[in-house]
Amino acid sequence: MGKKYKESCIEILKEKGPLLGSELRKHLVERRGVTEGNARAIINRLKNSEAFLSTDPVKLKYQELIYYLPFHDLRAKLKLIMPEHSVTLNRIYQALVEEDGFLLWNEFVKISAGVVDPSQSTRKSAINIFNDLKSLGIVEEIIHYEHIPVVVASKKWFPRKEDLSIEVKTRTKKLSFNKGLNEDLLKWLESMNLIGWENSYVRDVQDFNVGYNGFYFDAVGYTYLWGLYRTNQKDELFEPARNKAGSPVLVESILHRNAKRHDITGFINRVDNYRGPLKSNNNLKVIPICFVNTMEKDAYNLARERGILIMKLSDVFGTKLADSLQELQEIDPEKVDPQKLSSILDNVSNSGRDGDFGNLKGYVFNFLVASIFNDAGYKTNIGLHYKDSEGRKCECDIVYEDVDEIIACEVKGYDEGKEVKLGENEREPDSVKKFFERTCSIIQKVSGKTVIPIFITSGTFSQDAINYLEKKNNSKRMKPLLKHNFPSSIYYDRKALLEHFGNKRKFKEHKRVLKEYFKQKNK
DNA sequence: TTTAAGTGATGCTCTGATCG
DNA sequence: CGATCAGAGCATCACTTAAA
Repeated sequence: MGKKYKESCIEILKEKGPLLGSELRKHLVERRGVTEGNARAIINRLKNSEAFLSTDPVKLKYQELIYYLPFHDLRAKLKLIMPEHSVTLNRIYQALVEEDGFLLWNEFVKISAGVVDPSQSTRKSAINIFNDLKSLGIVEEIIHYEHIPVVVASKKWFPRKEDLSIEVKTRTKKLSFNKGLNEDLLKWLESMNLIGWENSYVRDVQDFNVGYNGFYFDAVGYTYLWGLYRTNQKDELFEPARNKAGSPVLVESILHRNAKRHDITGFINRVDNYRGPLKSNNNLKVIPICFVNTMEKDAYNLARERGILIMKLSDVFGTKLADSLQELQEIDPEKVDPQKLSSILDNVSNSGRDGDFGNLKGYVFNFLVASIFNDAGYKTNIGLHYKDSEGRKCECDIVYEDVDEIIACEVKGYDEGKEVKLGENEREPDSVKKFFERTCSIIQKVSGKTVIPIFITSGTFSQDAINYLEKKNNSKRMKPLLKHNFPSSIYYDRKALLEHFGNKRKFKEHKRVLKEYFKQKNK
């Protein structure tokens, strides 16, 4: 009779619970004396005729499916086989549990080690890994918070808190802060000649789908250390600057929290996968570097064992400064304490490394300006990302949002005397035009609210920029939007800031910071 | 880096049951 | 009796992992 194998299989599943393909096959061979190959075909056909359920298209290790009956609960089985049968799934599950049940998309692609740019690699993509997790009921549909995709564990696997938006916001904020730190760390590597000059870059929280050879890395650079580059010129005449191909330096950065084992294994996997498609190695060697603040013992041992260069923030910048950086991350932009800011800057300058911290100073200045807004009664956000319907993206330093209006503030923490340029067009970076014509139009489009643009610098504006700003400031459209106290103008330079501070006691620290840490460079 | 082995999918032939 | 069809058995494919 044709149905005999079907009955046997269902019987086996009833007795043993959900089984992997190999397990079910083994039982069927034992029970019915069929050959292994035949048993495979039998199971496959029964699966297609829907005699029982399977996890298809989700395959676990060895490309195996799990077969089960409608009344079975897959969770126990998945948990049981995870450690040995699906390292990727297991790693992500671990990460989800340890990171409060959610992962930002760029965290997800890091830990899953999935391909973010499928045109560059044929390995399994992050989207596919996500879809597998979804089919297994481990995660839910992707949720977007301020245009950043977030992977959320399903309630069955991880009982979730009511509102994630606040937690997502803090994590996003920390990660964009880290971007600045990463840039400083890369500069430090450059200063030691470990990586090449001007061809390294750091990824933004928004660039979650931009890969290096298809894979996401927090930062990428090239090293031109002797022995780690390839050149076509065999004789001694080659020019050092040209005709050299450097070895890639791939950077993993976990500064916003304790670095854990799944971070390291994810990184190892990405480095492995990246090397996989390289058919000819051309003498290039990958240099894996991991920036951490603190690290679990377990993760540390693994990284050491594998041979990953570990750079602790405190090793590079000293304990005192590393602690200050930690504090800076924890600052609530709605309640900024200027006292704390100046103490952080004190630590920076006492570390003897204040020259290395272009970004850090700028970041502190952002907070300082935020505290001026706080003082005027505004609860602000720092470093918000926007993306309009046309796909244009931008970041805004300080944002206050009301029911019908938004104050968008661009901040440049320049030293005294350094000029903010007007810029030829909206594409010119760090220019007045870019902010007023590009950033503000994106924010207006996204929010649909009236945008009040403010530009603040601790330096000065160039003359043509002042002309441009003055014209805007006096326009009929802008006049009624400005406030009596602050902001009463759409632009503040160093002088205007000091005027605003006046002799008020509450601005004592502000004045000190401005005078001490944003003074003219004596060259 | 290469090789071997394991997985599900697919396509082919053979067998036996059923139907007009 | 022949036609038809589902199931069984086998070989092979593409893909991946683990071992050599």
